[in-house]
Amino acid sequence: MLSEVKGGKANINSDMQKHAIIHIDMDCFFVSVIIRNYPELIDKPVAVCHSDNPKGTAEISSANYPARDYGVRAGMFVRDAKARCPHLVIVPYDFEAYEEVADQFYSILHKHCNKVQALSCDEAFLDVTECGNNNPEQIASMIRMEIAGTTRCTASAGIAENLLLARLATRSAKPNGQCFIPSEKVDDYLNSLPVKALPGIGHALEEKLKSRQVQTCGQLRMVSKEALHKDFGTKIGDMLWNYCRGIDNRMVEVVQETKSIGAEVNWGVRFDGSTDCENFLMNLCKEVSLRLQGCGVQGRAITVKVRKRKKGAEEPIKFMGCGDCETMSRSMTIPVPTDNVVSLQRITKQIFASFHIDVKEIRGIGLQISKLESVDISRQGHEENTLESWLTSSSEKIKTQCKRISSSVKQDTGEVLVADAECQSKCRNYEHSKSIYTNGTGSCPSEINLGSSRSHENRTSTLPPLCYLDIDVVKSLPQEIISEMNDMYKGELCAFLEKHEEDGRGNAHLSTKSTAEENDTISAASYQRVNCDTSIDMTVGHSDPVKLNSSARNEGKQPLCYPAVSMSNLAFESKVLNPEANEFTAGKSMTRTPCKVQSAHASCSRSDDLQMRTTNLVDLMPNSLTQADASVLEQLPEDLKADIIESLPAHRAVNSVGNDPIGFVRAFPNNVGVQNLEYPKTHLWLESPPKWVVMFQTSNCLILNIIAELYTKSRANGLLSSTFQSMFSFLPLTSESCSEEWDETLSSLCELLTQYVNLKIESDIEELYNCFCFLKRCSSMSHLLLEVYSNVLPLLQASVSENYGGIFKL
DNA sequence: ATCCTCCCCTAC
DNA sequence: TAAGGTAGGGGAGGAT
Ligand SMILES: [Mg+2]
Ligand SMILES: [Mg+2]
Repeated sequence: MLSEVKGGKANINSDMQKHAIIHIDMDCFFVSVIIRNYPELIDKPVAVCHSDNPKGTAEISSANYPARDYGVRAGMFVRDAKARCPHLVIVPYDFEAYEEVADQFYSILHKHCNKVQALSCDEAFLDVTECGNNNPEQIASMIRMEIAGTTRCTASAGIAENLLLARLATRSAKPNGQCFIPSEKVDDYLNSLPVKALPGIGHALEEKLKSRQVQTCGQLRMVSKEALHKDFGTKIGDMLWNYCRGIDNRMVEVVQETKSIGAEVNWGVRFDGSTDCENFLMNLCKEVSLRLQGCGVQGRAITVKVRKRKKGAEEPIKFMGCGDCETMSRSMTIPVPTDNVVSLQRITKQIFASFHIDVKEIRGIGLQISKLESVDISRQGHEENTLESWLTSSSEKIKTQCKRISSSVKQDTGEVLVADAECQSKCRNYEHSKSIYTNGTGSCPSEINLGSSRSHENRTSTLPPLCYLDIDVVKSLPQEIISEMNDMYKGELCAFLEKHEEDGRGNAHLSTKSTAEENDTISAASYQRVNCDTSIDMTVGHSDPVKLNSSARNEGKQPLCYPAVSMSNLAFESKVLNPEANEFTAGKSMTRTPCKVQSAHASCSRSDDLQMRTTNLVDLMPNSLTQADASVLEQLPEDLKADIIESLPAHRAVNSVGNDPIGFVRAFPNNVGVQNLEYPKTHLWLESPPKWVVMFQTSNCLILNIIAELYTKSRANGLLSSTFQSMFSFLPLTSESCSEEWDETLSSLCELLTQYVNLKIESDIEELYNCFCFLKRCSSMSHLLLEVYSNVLPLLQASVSENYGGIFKL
C-alpha cells in the first residue's frame, strides 16, 4: 500500500516534471552528404535531382542553403529551379551514402541519450530530462559537434520543454545552429508565427484558417476551443488550440509500432491493356509480400488504391506524371493475417475488379496492408493458411491413414505409399475406415516421391497424386483455386483435367463441358492469368528484381519493363507544393533499408540450423513492432525492457524498402492495336456480391471457397458439376434466392451448412470449423453470419476429427 | 456509442 | 524526358 502511494506520487511527479527535449535534424541532408566530397561546391547553389536537363520536369529533392537563397525548393521542377538559379549545380542521389550517414547519426544519438524517437532518416527527438549532468544545450552542442566530426555534415538542433517547441526551435536554428526556447519566451515566439509553421498545419488547414481571418498563432488564440471543435473536429481542434499556445503533451516515444506496410507507384503508369495492368498488380503484390516478410509481419486488411485520370484532364505537365486524378481506395479484411503472395494476389485482383475501371485511365496504383500481426504470434498454433499447405497436409493425412491401414491389413507393406489398385481396395475394405482413397482409376502421373523424404527443394513431392483428386470437385472449384493448384502441380493439373475431358467426350458430357468453358472464359477475360504452362516461383526472401513480361505485341519495341531501378533511387527527401504545376509533387523520405534484417531473413531461408545459431541476435530482431510486441514490451521489467529496446535497430520509425521489383509501365504514344477491355467483363455480380460471399471467396478455406462459388454459380444460373448437383440439389440456393433479404440468404446458408455437416461426406470438417473460428475474428462479420456460425458450431464440433473426403475421391 | 471504410491531410 | 514514395492520423458517414 505504501509502495502504491509512492508509485502514484512518482508518476504524478514525472508527469509534472518539466521535460527537456532536443529536436535534431541534419541540414539539407541529401545535398550535404553528396558535397562532403566536393568542398568547392560548399558555397555554390547545389541541389539533388535525377536529371540535370534544364528543360526537364525532374523534381528537386533537396537544395542547399545557397540554392534556397535563389528560391530553389524541394519538389520544384529542375527547369524552374534552373530558371531561378542558372548556375545551380545538380548532383545525383547516393543512397548508400545516405544510409551510412544515417547509421552514424543514430549511433551518435544513442550514445548520448537512451530516449530517442526516430522521425526520419535525418531527424529525431531526444528526451534529455534525465541525461547526465550536462544541461540540454550542452548536450545538443556535443551531439552536433560529434555529428559534424564523424559525418562531415552539419546538423541543427532545437531545445525546448516539449516536442512542438523543440521542433519549432530547430527551424530558427537552421542551418548549422541550435536554438533554445525558454518557457518565458514562448508567447513572444509564437505570437507572430504564421499558423502554417506549426507542424500538422499544411496547405488545406492554412487556407481554411485564412478564410476565417486567422494567419498567425496570435490570431488563432482568439478562437475559442468550442469553435475550433465545431469547425475542425475534436482532435484537430484540440491540436490547434494547444499548438498556438505552445502546448504539446506528447512524450518521446522510443518504440513505435508499424501499422501498415505498402507500396505505390504513381509515376509512369500508362497501361496498354488489362494484361499489363494485371502484371503490374501482381508484381506489386510480390513486392508488398517481400516487404511484409522483410518486416516479419502479416496483415489482415488489404487496401488497393487507384488513381484515375480525372474526366477532361489533359496529359500532365510533368512527364509521365499522374496529373489531375480522382483517387479511389477499397479495402478488404480477411480473417487470417497473411504475407503470402498468392493470397495477396487473389484478393488484390478481386478488389481491383470491383473498381470496374478502364485500365487506360489509370495513373497510379497502390497496395497497402494493415491490421498487422507479428509472424510469431499469427503463426502460433497453426500452419500457414494457404491452399498449398491445406493440400499437402491433406496429403500427409492420406499417408498416415494408409500406413496405419496398410500395416494393420497387410504386415509386409513397405514404408513407401504406393497408389496402386491393390492398396486402395484394401483401404476401402478396411471396415472402420471411411477412407479417402480413390478406386484407383489407372495411371497416376504424380505418384513419384510420394511418401519419400520431405524435400524442401521439391515441395510438389508432398502433394497428393492427381489421380486421388475428385475431378468433378476440382472442376467445380473457383477458377482461381484451380489455377493455384495447377501452379503447385506445375501445370500437370490442367493437363490432367483436359485429358479427363477428352476421355469423357464420347459420353455425352456436353453440359459439363460448356460449364468448364464458361469458367475458362471468366478467368481468361477477367484476369488472363490461367496458363497451364506457368509455374510460380515458390521461393521467397530473395530480392531479385522482378520485371514485367513484355507482351507479344510489344516485342521488338521498347520493353514494357523499366530496367531494374532501385526503389530508393526514386526517393525524395521532402515534398512541397509546386505552385507552377498547381499540383503536389511528392517524394519520400529516404527509408533506411534494414539490411541486417533482410539478409538475416534471406540467410534463414536458405541456411541450415548451424548458420542460424551463429546469427547475431540483433540481426534476427524484427525491424517492426506490432501492437502485441509493444504491449508485451511494456509489461517487462524496466531493465530488461531497456536491453531489448537497445538491441532493436536504431531507426524504429523508418521502414524497409527492398530493391525495386516493380516494373514501371511506360506509355507508348504510337502504340497501336490497343485493346480496351471493359473490366471485368464477366464478373458474375453486377453489383457487389454479399459480404459473406466475398469473405468466403477470399478465404483460404477451400470449403468456404466452394460454398461461395456454388452460391455465385447458382445465382448466375451456372451449371454445377454432377457431384455438387447431386449433393446440393435440394438446397435453397437457386437463382430466385438471390433477391431475398440478407437474413434469408444467411439462413439458407445456415441450412446448407447444417446439412452439409450432417451429410458427413464432404471434406474436412475440422478445416471448416477452423475457418469459422478464423472468420469470427473478422470484425466485419455480421451478426447474422455469427448466428450461422453458432448454429453450425455444435455440429462442427461433434464432427471434428471424423470423416475426411473433401477434394479427394471417396 | 462504437467500429469500420473511404477518403483527405500531413510530414519527411 | 523521368523515376509524384511511405506512413500515420483523423473526420465524415454508414453499419452494427
Ligand atoms: Mg533535414
Ligand atoms: Mg528532416
